[in-house]
Amino acid sequence: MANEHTSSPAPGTARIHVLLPLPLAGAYDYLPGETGAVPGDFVVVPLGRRQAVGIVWGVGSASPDAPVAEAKLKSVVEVLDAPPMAEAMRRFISWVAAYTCADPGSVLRMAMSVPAALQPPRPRIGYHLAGPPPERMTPARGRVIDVLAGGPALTRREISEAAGVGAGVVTGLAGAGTLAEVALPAHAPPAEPDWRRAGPVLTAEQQNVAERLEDTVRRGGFSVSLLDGVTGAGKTEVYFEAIARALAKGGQVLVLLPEIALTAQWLERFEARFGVAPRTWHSDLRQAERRATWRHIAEGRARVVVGARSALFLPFANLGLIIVDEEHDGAFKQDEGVCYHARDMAVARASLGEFPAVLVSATPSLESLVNAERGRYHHLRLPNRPGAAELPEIEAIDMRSAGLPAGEWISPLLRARIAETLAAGEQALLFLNRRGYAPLTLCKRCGHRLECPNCAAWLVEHRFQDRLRCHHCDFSRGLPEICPECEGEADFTPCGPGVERILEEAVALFPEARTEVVASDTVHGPLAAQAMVERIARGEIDLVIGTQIIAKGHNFPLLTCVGVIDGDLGLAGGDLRAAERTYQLLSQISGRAGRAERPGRAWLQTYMPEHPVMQALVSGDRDTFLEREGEARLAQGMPPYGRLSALIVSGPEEERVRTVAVALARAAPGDADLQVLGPAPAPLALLRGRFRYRLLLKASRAVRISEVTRAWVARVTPPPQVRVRIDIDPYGFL
DNA sequence: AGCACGCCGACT
DNA sequence: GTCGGCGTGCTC
Repeated sequence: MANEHTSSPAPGTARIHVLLPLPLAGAYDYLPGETGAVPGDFVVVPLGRRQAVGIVWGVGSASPDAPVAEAKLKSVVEVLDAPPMAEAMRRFISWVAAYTCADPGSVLRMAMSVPAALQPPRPRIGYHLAGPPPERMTPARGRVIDVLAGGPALTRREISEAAGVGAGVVTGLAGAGTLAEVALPAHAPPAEPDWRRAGPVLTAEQQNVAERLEDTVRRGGFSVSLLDGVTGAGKTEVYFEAIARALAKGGQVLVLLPEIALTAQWLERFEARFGVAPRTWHSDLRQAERRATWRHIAEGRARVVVGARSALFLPFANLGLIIVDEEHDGAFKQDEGVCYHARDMAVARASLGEFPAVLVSATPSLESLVNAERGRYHHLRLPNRPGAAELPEIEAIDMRSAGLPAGEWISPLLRARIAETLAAGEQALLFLNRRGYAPLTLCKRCGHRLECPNCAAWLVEHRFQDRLRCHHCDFSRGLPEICPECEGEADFTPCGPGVERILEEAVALFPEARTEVVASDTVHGPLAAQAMVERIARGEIDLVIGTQIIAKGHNFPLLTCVGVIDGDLGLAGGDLRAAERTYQLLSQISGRAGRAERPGRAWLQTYMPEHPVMQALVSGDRDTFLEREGEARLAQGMPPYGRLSALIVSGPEEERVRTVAVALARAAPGDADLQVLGPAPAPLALLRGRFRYRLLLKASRAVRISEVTRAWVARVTPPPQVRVRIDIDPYGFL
């Protein structure tokens, strides 16, 4: 082991500090030894009795005021053969850690999520035909031989996929001498998007906005633009011009999307514009792909990356532009582990890297609009759809007078509109943001509600799978034979609708229509999602019943009627952004209607048609609605005019958790411009077997909320098993 | 995150 | 008498 001599350092070598992807308070000091390691290098260092990979974070001690004793220092084992992490990226990681009150190592871990990418690449092994057919011939073996006949050598996976056989068949044929192994060349570097290709013809309005975006890229330096344009205004094509400009300058581009799963149409548009597909980054990537992409990004060879929020922590060598599409979307907020909002962190990343960021939405967040109003962001508007396409007309259906019997959810009015749509050979979409058959199942004898044993949540019946599932942990069970409460024989009744139940009702109403549910649990993976989107676009489905997964960025030319089953769903509960989010979601889902030449209509079933959200949707007067929403926030000192941080105290014993929460409340900072709310049981008072209490700190914008919150939490030492999590700028109520 | 150390229950 | 459960603490 290299350990022997590296742990006895040569005297006089200046120390460096290395950040490890571990939840430690800071970087550790090491001696560079003979390695010549410099800041940014990926290095292997001894740590206890093992070794770990980290990044040289700087020269000198990590804590110059109280440096760790010279005698404790160990030496760097080796510098890995990987591109060093760019300085802007290192500064970003430190900044995110400070802002989110997370350990820097935990943030670094997000940037080092692919350890295999730092190892030398494994040789790729291919197989080609090299001998006579095997003595024992089988149909599977025959298909493998057909696949390879006359073609180039392929990997085992490629062969097994193409031939529809298991990998073992390939190995077997190699053992029989029919196939032989050959070394394949390493993956070719990704093809470069061609920014010189002519873009689509833009309208004057689009052209004007595109030029302003291109200008910010051409000038360089930090700036934020808010691209605020109605659904179908061509925002994507416009920001593609900014991407082209950034590519021309030689930089890399990151496009963040809230859900990567259903973006096949986005990828097609990109390919149509730039000739090749961009690199994608999301949770469904295969290990080898993940590794290659990470490496190409670090080497600066992947020029455009489109990904979910985690892509923000990829180690770009030379990032020159970030686009955050659907910037208002709540999916950009991560509230587990390191809590961060990818949109806000993207702006910070652009600032540290001194390049432009572009935030894109048809329904921008109040945060971004206020920043635009204050002149911090360029506000670029696309208020019109080009050509003949009209924005859908939205009408409210007053459910108080719909007279629906219990157990039915589609009003006669909506039913008639769907019938007309289907009769005209067009498509309809019924939207309900609730998976499963029914959100609540109760015992008819005793009224007992079937609940998750680990969470304070009802079990949701999923009739397609014949199971009850918890939507907050991975618990699931079959329908019980006897009631767990009264022990009477099973007599359960579903309460309330989910998409599966709406499907049942729709099939009864429109038996001729081809009807399908599109939800995250009925569409498995990006490929299935793409196939589903294509089937809808081709008109192979007449009536789509979907959750919010269907709301994002798709163009369904035949879809002319959108029905919202329960427009009020998101408004329940005391969430700060309930109205804003409901507006955004319903506006987005309504925008699915009528994107081609056919005019679209959206129908909102609601029990409160007078609610400002419904009024705003029906009148199309977004600005007045947001103005009022802003006034209310201002009056309460809430974001974006004030600042929030949340503490979530959790542990397996409720009493201990409560005690810590109370202690935190007592230790709360007492400044005049701060206000502590709580503690109160969190909205999900029990999650995955842990009891949860919540405290909220409200402060004026001038307060350095991260520092104040960190100091506050440090005043209380929780007993074992109790954890205090900090969420700066909390969003939902988790 | 690992990987030790350490202090209490069921086995050879 | 030991093997092993995972609680607690440390890693430059």
